[in-house]
Amino acid sequence: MKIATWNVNSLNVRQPQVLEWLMNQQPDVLALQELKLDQDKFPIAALQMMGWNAVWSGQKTYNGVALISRHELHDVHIGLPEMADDPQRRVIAATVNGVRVIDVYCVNGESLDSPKFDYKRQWFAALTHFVRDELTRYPELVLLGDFNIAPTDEDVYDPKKWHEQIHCSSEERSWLKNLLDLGLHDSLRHLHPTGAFYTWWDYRGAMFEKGLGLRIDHVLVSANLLAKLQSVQVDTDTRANERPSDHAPVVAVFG
Amino acid sequence: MKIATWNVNSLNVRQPQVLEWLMNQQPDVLALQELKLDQDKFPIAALQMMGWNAVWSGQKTYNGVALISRHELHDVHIGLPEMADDPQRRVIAATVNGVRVIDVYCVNGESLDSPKFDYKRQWFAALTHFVRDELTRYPELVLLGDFNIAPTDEDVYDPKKWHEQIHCSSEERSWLKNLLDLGLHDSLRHLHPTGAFYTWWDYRGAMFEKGLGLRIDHVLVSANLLAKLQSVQVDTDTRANERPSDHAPVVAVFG
DNA sequence: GCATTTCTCG
DNA sequence: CGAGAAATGC
Repeated sequence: MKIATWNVNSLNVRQPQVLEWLMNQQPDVLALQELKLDQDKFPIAALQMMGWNAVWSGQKTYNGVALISRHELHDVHIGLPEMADDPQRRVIAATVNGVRVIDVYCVNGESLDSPKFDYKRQWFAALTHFVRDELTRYPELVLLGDFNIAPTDEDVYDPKKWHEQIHCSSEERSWLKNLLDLGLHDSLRHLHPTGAFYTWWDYRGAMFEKGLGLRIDHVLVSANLLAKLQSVQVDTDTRANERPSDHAPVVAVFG
Repeated sequence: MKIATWNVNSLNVRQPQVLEWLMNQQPDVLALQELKLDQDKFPIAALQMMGWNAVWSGQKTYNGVALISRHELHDVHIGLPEMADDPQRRVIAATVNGVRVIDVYCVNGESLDSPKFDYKRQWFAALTHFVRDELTRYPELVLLGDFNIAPTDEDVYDPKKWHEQIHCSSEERSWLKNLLDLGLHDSLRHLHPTGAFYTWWDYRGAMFEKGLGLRIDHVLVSANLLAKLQSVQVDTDTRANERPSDHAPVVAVFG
């Protein structure tokens, strides 16, 4: 089973790249973030024509998440129960081949002193409670997406510059640890305990060309699935596309 | 001698089309309007690389005019003497092979009751005085560009709809007549006394596809040049380009 | 830097 | 409708 996550930063712009990527990669599940399109603008026809199923939660301009699969998507759940009246579309979950897949576009937070950081704090608490609940029902579970948190300084191109900055603060890292403490594992670090595996590079300043990024997109898996984990890769090839997303896909394969 | 005028509605966007058009048409002079780029943003390097000379008066966002030629451009004059402190770049004149070429992007005016219509009135008076003065020195003179005036109802796709509207009012037509009364002649009507020869079609409502336009771009010539006039054409082929200007070039050939 | 919206202009 | 500016978000 191949499961991938990709923050596409506008599915309108990246649609051809996503279709081509699906053709080439043939994942069992692709989780997308930052669709930036309204619910009724999702290109479901083009996907179905190519034999893909999809569920999505769209929003105009901002956010938006989707799960795309060759298989059936069961028990679809949208949003966080504790943030029922939050208009931001950041969470979609579904069961594929018995595996619970939770796709998240976590709050960015802007900076530690921003009101958006408080929202990020609340949002991660609500996510943790939701995932804890899901784990009681689904032993095989994947929580994946854009977390907007770099777990350790090894996931940051310049840890001094980013010290206690957004994405890298100890408080944010504690939120990520809370998720792992539910019984989840960072699949990439399980197979690659050291080394740089960035998934995001700022468009500004040709950061990708310079190899300067952050690892903020993750595939977290329950112990049950960890046992079957075969490989995890960051597909930096997508950055060679003409109008690339600022994020690269992370692809995990399970036996 | 082949002399043409083309309102390009952003030279940034239309630059490749203009270069291709120059290659194919090989005019002696091409007069451009609505460059919509700042003085230091004019693509002089690309033009020189292809063997063209140019003089221009650029302005950010609005207006902007240029003269492009294979030949030398002498005695360049920018602006209207009576509107010396007008920041709008609408007039550039130069002498090519002994012919005085005055390129104008005349004021639109918006509507008869707009303050911009008063500006149009003043501006045409200042233009008339300038051209009168130029004619005293240059017997062979071409005044060409986007006049934003349709000379007669035959130059309008729906004269009833446009009756006494902007571009078509009797007052504006009197301003155009004032210019002709200086000793200029409407080259297109000289060779084609009747018939529709539109040069502009509103982007809105697929007006070009419906054949509904106005003739507001003109090539006016002194008697001396009229004697040598061989042909005048509107090059509607440019409208088949991918991102066309809303104006088509008008091309006049002199023997 | 890239994507998006809203605004102004023609 | 198509162009540019300015503002916002990441």
